[in-house]
Parts: sequence; C-alpha cells; structure tokens
Amino acid sequence: MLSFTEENHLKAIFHLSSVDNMDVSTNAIADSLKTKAPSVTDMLQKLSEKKLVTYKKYQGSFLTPNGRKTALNIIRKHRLWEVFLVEKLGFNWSEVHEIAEQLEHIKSKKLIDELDRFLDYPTKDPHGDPIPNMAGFIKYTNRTLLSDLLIGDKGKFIGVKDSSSAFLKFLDKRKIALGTNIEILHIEDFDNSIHIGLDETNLTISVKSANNIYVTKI
Amino acid sequence: MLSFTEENHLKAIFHLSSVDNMDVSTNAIADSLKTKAPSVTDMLQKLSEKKLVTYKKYQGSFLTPNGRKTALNIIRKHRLWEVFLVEKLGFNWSEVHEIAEQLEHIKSKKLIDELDRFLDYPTKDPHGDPIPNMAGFIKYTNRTLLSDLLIGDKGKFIGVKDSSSAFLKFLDKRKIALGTNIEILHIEDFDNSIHIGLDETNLTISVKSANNIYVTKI
DNA sequence: CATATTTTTTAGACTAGTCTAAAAATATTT
DNA sequence: AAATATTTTTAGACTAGTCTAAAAAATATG
Repeated sequence: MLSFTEENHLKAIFHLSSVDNMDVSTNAIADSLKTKAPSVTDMLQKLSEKKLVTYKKYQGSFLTPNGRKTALNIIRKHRLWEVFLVEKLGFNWSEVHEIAEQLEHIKSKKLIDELDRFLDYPTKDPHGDPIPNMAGFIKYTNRTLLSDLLIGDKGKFIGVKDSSSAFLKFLDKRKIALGTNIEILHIEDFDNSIHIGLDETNLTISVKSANNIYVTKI
Repeated sequence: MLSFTEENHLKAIFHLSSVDNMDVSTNAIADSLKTKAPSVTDMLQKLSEKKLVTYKKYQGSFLTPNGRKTALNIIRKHRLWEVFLVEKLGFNWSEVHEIAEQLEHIKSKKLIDELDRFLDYPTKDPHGDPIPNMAGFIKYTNRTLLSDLLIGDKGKFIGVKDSSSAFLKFLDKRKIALGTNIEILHIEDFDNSIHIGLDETNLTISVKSANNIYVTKI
C-alpha cells in the first residue's frame, strides 16, 4: 500500500517524463511537488527499492512498467473524479483539480470501477485530457497548439496545456469552451497577437494564451 | 486544518460519549481506534490545546462545542458518502463503511454541499443512522431494540446497533432490510431465541441478533 | 483502610516525511 | 582543461504519529 507522498511522486515523474520520455531530474520533481530536492532523493531511493522507478544517483529517474501502471491508475482516478465533479455535482472546470488531488488517493478498486460505470465510461476529463482505461491504456488524440496554426486555418478546441484555474477562468470569460471552433483570422505583426473567430464572436488573444490551447485541425 | 488522526479521535469521542453523555476514557478511545493508550493521551493533549476537547489528566475527555461541531461534520460527510455509494454506485450496505472512512476526510465544503444536493438531502444513511444537516443538527428517531419487544408487538426495522459487515450480510441472507416489518411471534423459554414474522416469511433469530436491531413500534 | 489491580501518563525510542547546510558529483564556461 | 556554477546527495535536525516499558494515579478488593 503506497502513501500519498509515494503516489504523488509517481504521478509527478509520469507527467514530467511524458513530455520527452527522458529521465526526470530530482529538482524537476521537487519543483512540481513544491518540496525540496533532498526529500525527493529520499523518496526516489525508496521507490527504487520498491521497483517502481529506476534510479541511478545523479542520473535522474524513470518509471518502471509497474510504476507507470501505478501512476496511470492514480491519473485515471483523478480524471474520473473530475468528470464526476463537473458532470454530476455541477462544478466549474476551474474548481475541480484541488479536490481531485485528494480524491485520487482513495483506495478501492471497486469504487473507481463503479464510478467509471456511473459516469458512462468517459474518455476525457473536463480539461480534455484522456482518461486511462481499467487496463492502464491511455489513448492520445492528435492535437496542435493554436499558436501553430496559420491564417485561415480552422480548429476545434480540445484541450489546454496550462490547466491552472486562472487560465480556465480566462477562457470562460471569453466563452472559449471545449468543442468551440476557432478560426485564425489575422496575426498581428507587432506582437504576434492573434485575431480569432469563434462560433459567434471574434476576439484577440496573446501568443501566450494561444500557446496553451490545443486544437484539432478541421 | 486537522489531520486524519485528529479527525478520527474527535469522531471516536463523539460516538463513545453519545452512549451516556459522559467523559470518555483514554482506553476506550484507544480500543475504538485500534491504537494504544499513550498515543491517545498525546492526541488528547493536542486536541485540548486546540480547544476541541476538554481534558483533565486521568479524568477522561469530552468534546467542546467546537469539537462536537467538527465531529458532526465528519460524520455528515461519512454518511453522505455512504448514501452516494449505495444509491448511485450500487454498493451493498455492508461494503460502504471502509470506503466512507477514507472519503470522510476529503476537505471541501462545496463538495459536500453539492453532494448533499445531488443526493436530494437524505436524512438517513444506508444503515438507518441520521445524517447531520449543514448546521450540524442531528435528528434522532425514537427507536427500540427488537429484543425489548414483547410477544405480539410489531415494529418496523429502522437501524442497526452493530453495523459490522458480518451482521449486515447476516441480515441480507435473511431478507431483513431497512423498512421490513417485524412481528414477535414467540420467545423460546430455553435460550430466549425469538420467532419473528416478516412481511413474507417467519424465522428464528438469537437474542444477540435481536439486540442489534432497532425498530419503531407500529 | 491498606493492599492489590487497573488505568493512565510519562519517558524514550522508532518511522515517515520534511527541512537546511554542507559535501560531492556533474555541467558549463572561459 | 581548469575554474566556476549548478545540481544532487548526504548529514543531521525537526514534527507528527506510533509503540513499549516504567512510573504515577485512580479504582477495586479483602
């Protein structure tokens, strides 16, 4: 039985290594968990003992197949609870992360299987991220950053890179929700800000914003 | 912010003192939490510092108004989650206690208020125990032990004293569910075992069983 | 009511997780 | 490639929670 702290480390390593499939540095984990490097070193040694991560001193760490499976299960729980909070309890997508961070550690296989059934086997969480299935398989959707589209391109908004509450509220205010169609109307020479056409209105967003919006080209 | 351990101690003191409204002994708490007396002593000193319990060395402990309010909130969460597990996820009443023991520690006022609404403001948990409302008010129903009824008396099954999984499964097997009407047909002289009439069948149960079944006379 | 038993607290050790400061290894720069 | 900077680990301390063993207080008993 893993502790919350152990589970959080596995999850952090999963997310950090998923960017480039490379070993994860001790400091990167520490930053991501808002803890300090020595705490992480201790934990890596422990998780290495348990054969959940590979770890060589000074060389960073990586999940073993078992560690990956465990991490995916925690992520599955996190995302299913987020769906529950939004779909059933009426939470806004910007409010669910912190609560799901707690709920993801509840230990009961049956609970999560029944929750999955109750929610009708969702494949995406409220931020558009894929939900691993019971077997730990995760299906990634092809996606492009809005900032990589060219003038005239059209895309459907399917996910966020930055899922901070602040960015999600920013999107709410501008009526940009998952599923919204976005067309690139014009890109400003001066600051690269982007004029976009939505289903009903047009507006201008910064490169920084566009850099955190995933779309599928349509 | 209270730790799981602190919350569990408050809950234990609440349950133990609710029997007779008397101070609770250190050992009683230790037994109920499956921990040892010295651990409880430490915790009582800590909770006393936080003004959640009154505690005089060697004299036992009792909840302050604040401690009681906190305990009731934890119990509210526990019981609402139990309702969720049974009503929405299809769990049996014998399976929900352990999971609710984990879920009751999730910190989010909004979560529990929304869950309450989603469940349509239930007043009883799956074992017939009352659910404290948002303000911490708990409404007790008049109830009698089945073992206190006399021959010819009729009652409606409304709760259990022993809510162990074993006893709940025992009741399932005999088709005794909350709401079932029970009539005392005969009491055996030899061992005081009780012949009861249910809605559809008759059967015999031991005094020990009858001693753990709450009814309202009808 | 003095003695024995039980209960509770204190003392001190242990684990898990956290930190700061210092040492060691690795990476970067000139 | 030597010097410098950065990263990571080790060392050691601290907190929260747990325990056992022993001391102290309360309760029960002959």
